[in-house]
Amino acid sequence: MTELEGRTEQTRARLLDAAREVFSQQGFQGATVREICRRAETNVASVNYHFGSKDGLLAEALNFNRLKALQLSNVQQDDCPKQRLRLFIREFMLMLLDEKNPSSQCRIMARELADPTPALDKIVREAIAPLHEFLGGLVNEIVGSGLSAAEQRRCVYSILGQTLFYRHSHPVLQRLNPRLRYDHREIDAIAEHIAEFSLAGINSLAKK
Amino acid sequence: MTELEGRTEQTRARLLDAAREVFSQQGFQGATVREICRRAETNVASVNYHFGSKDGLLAEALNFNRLKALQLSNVQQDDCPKQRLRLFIREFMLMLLDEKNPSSQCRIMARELADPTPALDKIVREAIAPLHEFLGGLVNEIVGSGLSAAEQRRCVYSILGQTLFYRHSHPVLQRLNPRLRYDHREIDAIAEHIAEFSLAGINSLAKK
Amino acid sequence: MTELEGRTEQTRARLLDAAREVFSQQGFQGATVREICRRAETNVASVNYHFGSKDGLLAEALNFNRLKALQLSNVQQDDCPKQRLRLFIREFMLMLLDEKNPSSQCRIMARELADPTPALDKIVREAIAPLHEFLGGLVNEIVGSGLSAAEQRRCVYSILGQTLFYRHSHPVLQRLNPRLRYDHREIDAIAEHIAEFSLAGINSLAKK
Amino acid sequence: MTELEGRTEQTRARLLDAAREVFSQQGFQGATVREICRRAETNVASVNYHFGSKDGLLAEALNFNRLKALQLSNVQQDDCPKQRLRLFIREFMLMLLDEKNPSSQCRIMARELADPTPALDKIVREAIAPLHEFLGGLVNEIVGSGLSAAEQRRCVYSILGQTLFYRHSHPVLQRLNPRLRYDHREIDAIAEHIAEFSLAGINSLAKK
DNA sequence: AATGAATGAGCCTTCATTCAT
DNA sequence: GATGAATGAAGGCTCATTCAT
Repeated sequence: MTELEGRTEQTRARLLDAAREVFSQQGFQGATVREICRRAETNVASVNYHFGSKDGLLAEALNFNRLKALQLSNVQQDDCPKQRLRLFIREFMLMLLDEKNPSSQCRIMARELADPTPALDKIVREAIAPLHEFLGGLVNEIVGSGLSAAEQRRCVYSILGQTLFYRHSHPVLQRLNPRLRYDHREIDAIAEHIAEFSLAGINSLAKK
Repeated sequence: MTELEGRTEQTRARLLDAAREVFSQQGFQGATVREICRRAETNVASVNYHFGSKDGLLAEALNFNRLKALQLSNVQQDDCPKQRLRLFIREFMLMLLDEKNPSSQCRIMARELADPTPALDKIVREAIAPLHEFLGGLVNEIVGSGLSAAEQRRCVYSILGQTLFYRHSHPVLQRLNPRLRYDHREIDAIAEHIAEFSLAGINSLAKK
Repeated sequence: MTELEGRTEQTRARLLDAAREVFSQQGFQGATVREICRRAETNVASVNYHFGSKDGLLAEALNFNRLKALQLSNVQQDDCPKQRLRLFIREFMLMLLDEKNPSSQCRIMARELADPTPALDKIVREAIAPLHEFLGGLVNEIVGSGLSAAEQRRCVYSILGQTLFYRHSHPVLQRLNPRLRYDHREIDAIAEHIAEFSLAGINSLAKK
Repeated sequence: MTELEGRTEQTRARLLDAAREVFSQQGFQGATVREICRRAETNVASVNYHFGSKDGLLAEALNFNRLKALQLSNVQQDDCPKQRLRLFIREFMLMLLDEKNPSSQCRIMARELADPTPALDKIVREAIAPLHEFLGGLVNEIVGSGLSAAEQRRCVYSILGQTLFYRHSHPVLQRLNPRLRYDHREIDAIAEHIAEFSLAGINSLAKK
């Protein structure tokens, strides 16, 4: 029993891993069920067997636990909001860029933004909206009530835009600078930059 | 003869227009040759006849004149570099977001970043690399020599990231805020925000 | 043991019931093993386990007891052959049309005629040939020896053709006359018509 | 031009012929696009190219011209209604049974009755309903106003049931009587039988 | 003995491309 | 030079069947 379940679980897991890999590399349209199954070392019918359809596979491949955990642990931190923003940006960049990191949901998410599928509604509802709210709260903590709702929202967009740029534009940046590697040192430096840049931007707007 | 050439030219032009439209809406993979030809009111074989392949059509559909003109006119401006950055960001956002604007190259570009095709090399070489250089120069003018090459580059990324976010994440922002419309007032407000935010960020990093 | 055997028997029986239901509704090709197993509340493998294949299930699902009983009881009747023909047609129409009637073998049979499967040989041998013989005998009883073998056979065909028409053409008749319902009154009227019509036909041919 | 059109027309015609053949043999579900294309000696994509889909092919494969012509010419006949019924039945049986006759629409139709597809509505509307009306009229001419609407309808059913039986039950009859061949003599004999049988039946019911 | 998991052949359809004029 | 017709590779998906327990 447990062994059977174990085998199924393994196949499902291999499919999900392969799917995350292929979806994040090729996008939803570009990915083929056959390629995913090839990488998962299973047959073409297994996607439909386990997930009903390619759409269903995408929906399950998305799993925002790590993103949620990141926000939760950040809220529980004792540090001042500025420091928490720094920490958040660093962790978020690690999720986006660390190539050794198997959780590629954020990369799929990033792909989805450019190519909406039926799964986008779920992504927005379950992951992106809470993320925006979380960052909005953090910005508010930093500036008090010095910003209009629209300005606060735009500050969130500025922060996210900076972070996502490194993922979206990765193919471009690689071509502009072939030696580019996202090791931990580089990621730290990027996160540090974005945090400084953003805190200055937020404060500047709050003073006005 | 000239009439025939004229007809050929017209067909090419109609195909390029249709291709820009469809590519920017559906992405390269999502676009079909049939749909492009339907909109161009020509036969399905004409894409291959005129451009060799779908890839070839994409390569020719990209045309960076407006982007180049924008940079050129900006350089010729008398204003101070900060003011020129403000102007540039505003014009760039208009290119990215204005739906009345028929020049959709930037939108294709934005799509391409997330979905590299053989055309990406050309895009990077002819459009993105010069753009990065232009912005790097502008940042340098603003801060003097107070930034390392890496920091200067990251400032450029921060500016571009903020601007591109509104395009990449449009499907998401629409869902988060269904009433969102990119009219000229909204675009101006966004551009103003990004400029303020970025100048504060740049200055803050330069002082360190 | 007996309990296990009982469970096996129950599963077989549930499968056969479900198979008759689905085969008669969807035809052999249209029916899926999964749907049959779903209705029988068992696993998808059980059809092959118990019956070897989908074909095997069909072969076993066919059960002509009721048809045989009908003929047997008819022969044992005291009535005159004309009356027995009337009775037979009425009972046969009930088998074919009565929707409350769970014995759907005749409906499967009717489907099979248009779509021969490996099971058809069995159907012909065990059910149809005896039925034709039975009706041939009845016709002979009615007309004495006034008909050639070929004519007698064609009379049987005329009778069966009229009865089967209501089943075969049901989808058509429903469209031509949407209010059509095969309740007992309607079935009686149909049977009465076919009997009258056929007796007149038989007699007319016998006189010639 | 004409030659191109000719080639297209030839391919379409070959596809339609093959489709009629396969549909009438295997039914709509059982028929595969691949088999149809194989017989038409064209590629698998051509069905969708020429007819949009398998459904579209079926819709076009059905062509009731011959059936309509049959009714029209019958109406224009000078003979008495009884004689016209005889003629009609004979012509109709030729359509149904003559194996040298390439117009197998009626055979597809017969298949459809047992296995309704989206095309059945069209079939009923364009072919079957007019046929029933035509026969209803003929019955009325024969009996005057001596039959209720329901009885008249049932007489039509009795006639059609007898004729269609030879088609529907062909696989069965072949097994019961392996030497059976539908040559013109046999078809004539069958038609003669059905006509006699039916006229007797109609008259008998009218007298009551 | 019985079952859930897994399979691969085959389905219809779509597509960029090539062919034949 | 330009086009409608035709193509075959590949797409997602369904299905009866077999595997492994």
